[in-house]
Order: sequence, then structure tokens, then C-alpha cells
Amino acid sequence: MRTFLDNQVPAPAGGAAPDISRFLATIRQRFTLSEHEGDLIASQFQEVVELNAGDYIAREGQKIGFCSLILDGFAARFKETAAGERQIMEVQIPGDFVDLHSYPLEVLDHSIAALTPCKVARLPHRALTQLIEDHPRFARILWFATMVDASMHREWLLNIGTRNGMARIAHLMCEIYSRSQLVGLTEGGKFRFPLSQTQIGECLGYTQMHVNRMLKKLRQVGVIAGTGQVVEILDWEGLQRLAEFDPAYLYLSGREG
Amino acid sequence: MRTFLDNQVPAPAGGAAPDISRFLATIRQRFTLSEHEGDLIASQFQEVVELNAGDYIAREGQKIGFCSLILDGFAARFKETAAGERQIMEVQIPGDFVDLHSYPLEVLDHSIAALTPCKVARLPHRALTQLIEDHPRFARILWFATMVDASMHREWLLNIGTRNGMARIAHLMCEIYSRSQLVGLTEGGKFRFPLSQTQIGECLGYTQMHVNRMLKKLRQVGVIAGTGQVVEILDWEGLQRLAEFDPAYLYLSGREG
DNA sequence: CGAGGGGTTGACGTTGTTCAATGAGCGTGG
DNA sequence: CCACGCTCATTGAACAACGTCAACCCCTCG
Repeated sequence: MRTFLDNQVPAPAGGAAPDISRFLATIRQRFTLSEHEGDLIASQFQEVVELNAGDYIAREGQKIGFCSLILDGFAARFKETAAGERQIMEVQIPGDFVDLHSYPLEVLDHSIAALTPCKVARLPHRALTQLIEDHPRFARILWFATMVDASMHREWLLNIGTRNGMARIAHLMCEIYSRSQLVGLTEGGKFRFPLSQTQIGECLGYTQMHVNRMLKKLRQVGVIAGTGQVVEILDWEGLQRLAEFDPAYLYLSGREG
Repeated sequence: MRTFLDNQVPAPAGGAAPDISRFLATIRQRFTLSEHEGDLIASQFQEVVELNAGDYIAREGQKIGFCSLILDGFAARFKETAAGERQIMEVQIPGDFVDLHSYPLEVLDHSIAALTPCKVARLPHRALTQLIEDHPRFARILWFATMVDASMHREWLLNIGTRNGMARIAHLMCEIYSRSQLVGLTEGGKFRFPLSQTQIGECLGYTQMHVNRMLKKLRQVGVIAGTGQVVEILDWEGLQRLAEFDPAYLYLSGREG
């Protein structure tokens, strides 16, 4: 992966609304949403851009006028210390409406960058405001979506603050697997996990070397297999037990009905 | 402090609207809000309850129908592991609208409990819904308030994930001092900091013994003084530098104008 | 006056870091 | 085609940060 650079390659949207079905799937997991409402949201997206690994989607301190939805690829929210250490706060997968936070906040407190090549659809804040005015119900849905991010932040705090070694890494695996499953990105126990060991360390507060050793132990214990871009879960129950993983914080079950 | 128990002592609100001026001050720091609008919000609060240290304000997994605003005292958001280790995710001070998250989420992913005796005003979700319907502007303001919590979670992740020793503790001190200042709870460099060393540890992922040693070092270096309920900052610049504290994540400056 | 919550301190063990060397894979240019 | 520079992964040994165990203090409250 290249370092976090800023060269974006805009691609013409071609007039047709982008395929945001993965995003809609995450919404419909929790709210009822008619086909018409889904199309309405999709039609508001203005452009689709292709990003390289390392490209910024949003930048700390910047005032941006649009939100981005990941159609394809992986991204991450992160902040950096003065010494250049990076802390990743959330891994973003296809279907994630990544910088919805920028809508109420206007100026972002953190950055978001592509971890792999990404396809991203953009929705101007103006269109969002209009959408909410016409359909006040959407405000609650979008507010809810951002609150799930906050819930995930809290679980990560619990993870980094109280768990150690294999459990910490196992928990990250469990989360990404569960979320990938929701948007149809798993095949049996296999799922895409394109983070380098360095990036896993940046998620968990570990060095790359320590991540390497813990991954080795996880493989030795027999809960996961695969070392590259694709991870296979050999013992889902065991992995969950090891990580003390309880998916409640992801709010995957329905609310309204 | 007693352990986190569940005995709440309701106190009659007496008909008059509670004094939520500290909360309004935090809002007015970022948005313009007329006196009338402030009174309108205050009038919606239904009851004021007095809590003992350790009492729950909200409980993980519970479905609650109201939000709580801290009028007086300190509280904390936290989660627990199976082993009983507690991770505090946010320290709540007077003026904080603590479980506004429960409004969009309905079921909370974490618990909130009083750290000291607390006075808390309650606002039913129904009243909140009505308030937003009548004044759509309030939705943005409240959404914003919850997003600042998310921003604080991210800074805590950075703190626990990348900083160590004295810096980690210094950062917590800087945050509580800055936020206390906003609601008029500082006197010179002095502010109330009623967390036990155990609780500080639960915020930062340290044991009580390690917190003790780091506090000792902070005192030796001469940036803070005081060991009990009240902490005095002797060298604000030095403390900030040590902690790499940048208050931007608290969104204390105005937005709308 | 005894129990129990906090705080303080020391010796020692564990977890995770640092430094350092090595190899595998992959795209680029000669 | 191969050499090269690069990123990523792997491993070992020394070291630092932090946790554990244990003892002791002070204070408050019943």
C-alpha cells in the first residue's frame, strides 16, 4: 500500500444513480424502507469516484460539503499523533456511509482514507438537507446510523482498554466478519480482510511485530487460517469465545419492525 | 464510593422547570439559541431525581423512555467485560445531556452511572419528539451534541491506543479541566476531579497502582498538585504539551455564528 | 473500635516494544 | 529477462512499560 496521499481520480457518474444496495441492506436490517424511498436516496448521489489505496476521502480539520458512501473497497477512520503514530478508529467496508459525521459536525475531527482501491459515491450536504426536509423520517435513520458508529467506538475502547493479546485481534476479526456478512461479502467462513499487519496494529494499539506473533498464535490454536487478503474462520464459536464477542453493539437486529 | 447499585431516590420536581443553564451554555458555545428557545427546552423536563454515587442512570440493554441531563455531580459511561473489568468511555460533568444516545438507539449498548451524588433532570423521549417536530432546528442541535460524544470517543481511542504513562493521564486531566471551564466549574487552575485512582484506571486501561505511580510523577514534574477531590493545574502549557492536548475535538468554538 | 474504601510503596512477573536481520512477492526500468 | 527497490511478513534477543502480589497507611462511617 502506498502512503496516505491525496490524488483522486474522479470518474463520470454517467447520469444513472449508483448501486447503493449494500447501504440500503444495512438500513433495512433495522428500519423498514420502501423501494421508492431507497430509489429516492440513491437518486440524490451526484458522482462516483475511484480512489487508490492511500487516498483521502476526508481530512481532519477540513470543511467538506458532501458525504461519501463506499460502494467497493476498504477504508479507515483515523487520527495521528505529533510523532506520526496513527490510530485507526473504525474500519469501513462496502455499504458504509463513512463521513455522515461531517454533516452535523461540518468540520471533521479525524481523517478517512482508502485502505485499498475504492469506489465511492458522493452525496452533497445540500441534497441531504433537502432529503430530510421532505422526509423527516430520514433524519432519525441517519442519526441512528451515526450513533452506531459511536457504539462501535465504545466497543473498541473496551477492546483496547481491557482485552489483550489474541483476544484483541480476535475481536477485530469477529467484527469485520459480522459486518461483511451483513452486506453479502462472506463465503462460508471466508471473508476479505485486506489490512496489513501494520494497519491491524494501528487499529489495536500494537506494533506490527506483536500483531504478527498474535496472528501466528491464532493460527496455531486453529480458530483462523489464511495470512493474506482473505481470512478463513475455522472455529467461529471458539473465536467469539476468545474475543468475548457480543454483536449487540452493532445493532444488527430490527428496531421498528 | 459504593459499588454500582440501583437504588434511585426520586425527588419531586415541584412544578418549576429545572435550571439547565449549564447545558444551554454548552449549546450556545456552538449555536445561537434564543432565551425563549432555552426556556422551551427547560420546560419539557419532567422530574429531577437525586442519585447516590454508584446509582445507575441508564443500563446496558435496557429500553428507556427518557433522557437525563446532569445538573450536579459526576457520572460515567462504561461497559464491563465478563471478568468484571470496567472500561469507562466518557466522564460526564454537570451540563452534560448524558443519554441522548438512547433516543435514536432506543436500547443502549452501555451503562451510565453516577460517580458522585448527582442531581439529574429527565426528559421523556415523547417530549423530545414533539420538540423536534415543532422546531426541526433542534434535531440538528441534538444530533450535533451526540456527535461530539463520538468525537470524544475517538480522541480517547487515540489516547489509549498511542499515548502512554503520564501523557495518558495528563490528557484526561486536560479534557475534564477544559470541559469544566465551559460550564463555570473552575477556579483559577483548580477544578473538581472526584474520580478515585481505580476509576481513572478504568478510563485509561491502567491498574490503580500504575495510576498512582503516574500521578506521583505528574506531581513531581510540577504540572499538577492536589491528590484528593480537587486538582490544581500548576503549569497548563506544560500539561498540554505533555498530553499533546488539542481541544479541537471538543468542538468548543462556534459554528453557526 | 473495627470494617472497608481509598491511597502508597516495593519486589517481581508478564506483556508488549525495540532493534535488528532475513526472506518473499511485486512492479519498474534497464 | 533480470536487477533493483519497495512493502510486507517473519523471527530472535534485549529491554521497558505495566500488572500482580502483598503489605501498610490514612480516613470515614457505622
